[in-house]
Amino acid sequence: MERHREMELLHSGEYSGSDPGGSSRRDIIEEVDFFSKSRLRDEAAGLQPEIPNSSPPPPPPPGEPSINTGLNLLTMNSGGSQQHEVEEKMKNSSSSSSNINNNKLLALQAELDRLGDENRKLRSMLDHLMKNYNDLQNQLLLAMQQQARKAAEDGQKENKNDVQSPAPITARQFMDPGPACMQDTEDPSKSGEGEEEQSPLRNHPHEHGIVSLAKRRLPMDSIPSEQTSPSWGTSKSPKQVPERTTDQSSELACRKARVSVRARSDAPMISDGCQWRKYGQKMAKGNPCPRAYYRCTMAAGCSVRKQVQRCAEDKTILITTYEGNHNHPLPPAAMAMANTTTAAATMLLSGSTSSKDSLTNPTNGFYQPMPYASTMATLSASAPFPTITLDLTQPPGPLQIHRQQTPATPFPLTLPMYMPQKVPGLVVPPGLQFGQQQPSSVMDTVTAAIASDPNFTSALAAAIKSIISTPRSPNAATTATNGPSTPPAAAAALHAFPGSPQFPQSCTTFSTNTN
DNA sequence: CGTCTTTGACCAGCGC
DNA sequence: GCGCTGGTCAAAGACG
Repeated sequence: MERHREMELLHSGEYSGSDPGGSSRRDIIEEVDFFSKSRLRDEAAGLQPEIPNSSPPPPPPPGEPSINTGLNLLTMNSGGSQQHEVEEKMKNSSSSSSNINNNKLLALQAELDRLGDENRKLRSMLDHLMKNYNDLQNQLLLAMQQQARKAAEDGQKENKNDVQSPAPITARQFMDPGPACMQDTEDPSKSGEGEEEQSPLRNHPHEHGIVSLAKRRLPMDSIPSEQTSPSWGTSKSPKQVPERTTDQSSELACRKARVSVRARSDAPMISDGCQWRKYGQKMAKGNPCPRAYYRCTMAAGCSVRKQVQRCAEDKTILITTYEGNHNHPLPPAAMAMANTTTAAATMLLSGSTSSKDSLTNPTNGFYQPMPYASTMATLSASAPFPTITLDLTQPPGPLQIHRQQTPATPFPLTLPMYMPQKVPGLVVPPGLQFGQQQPSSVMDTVTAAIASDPNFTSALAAAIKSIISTPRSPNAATTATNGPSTPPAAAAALHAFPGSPQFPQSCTTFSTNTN
């Protein structure tokens, strides 16, 4: 597909090349308004070299870009003291300068004031949007809880045997990720097939593989997408189980998140430890290689499906896209890939809700905490199909966050990463270079890869800023989300960073937690 | 004979 | 409204 072609172009250009997508990293930073003050300060320092460097943050060395990609820079912008400091600096310097320089400084100061006011307005607007979003989310949550409680009471009256009434499960969709959603997803089929009533999953939620995280986006976008999304299982499901209502919507939400894994392999598909049955093959537009559709057959009614397609530009790259949730325990071989996709999906989606504790809170009965989740996920959490791409085709290096323009996946997130060789069930291409460390799991690998990368925070900040600052750009990736979906996306992106634009706090928290 | 794959048809969403 | 595209179904064939 075209997205894959773009991805390939991005990868081939090593992201810092001359291609429009690759060169956007620094440009994005420069065009963001939040940094304008520091830039102006640096410019002022350049005009007035006699100004003593008395400010706590040292200026960049000559020749260095004036952009501080470190996250401390953003913190400086969050307060008004810096502006005052700069103004005083300018005033002091202006007294000892010529009139020409004085005029320049005055102009700069005026511009600085204007930008400061603009930033304050934008910040207040963002805060307002965040507040509204939180309120709406809370209201929806409350409504769903009430509805679930009511339905649970009705269900107990009507059917006492049905201990797992769908109502509380539906409520749980909004409360915590993973098991509840998986149970929801399979409930319709269970009711239809009359089996797995005593599924061990309910007792062993940690054994789930690819977990449902998209449901956390349900309050935001599930309702409209329920009619518009061409997602798997939408068109045919009503025929199979016509009585699907809330469960169906939850399944849609669960399936929204897609985790794409790029790996070099000559095999028809990578061995991820699960059993798959091919149920279709199509020729996708823009790719001479057919796209194969697989369904998990390890358990009846398992909703996990995957698409396997070779990259159009590099036939050695196999692109496997996972979607859905396993409703059965996974073998260790499958757990490796499942954990990887889980981590990726968590990063992708967890930030779309304010209750990031639900991810890391052990009381939710879910998998291990993911400290980085709430900072990474929102980057690509955008309707209709948030997609995160785990790139296993590149050796470990500076972590890059790619935004590509594609209608299907407005904000795909590409994380070049490396896999430990001892990951069971994963076909490791011979040429793939691994890092020196050998974490105990793929999950740890992902975490370590992100945490150990010094450029991650800057890349993260750049990506967030690009998301925030480019909704009006016709060429931006947000083009696909123009309209109703853009505000939630922006809100989701900001939501992971309370008190935005104070991004560095969250990012710093991320870095420390993952170490 | 059962299971799996193949492949054409069907359906829904979306853009023009 | 129509055509394109993605996703799925199901009959037919292949295979062990």
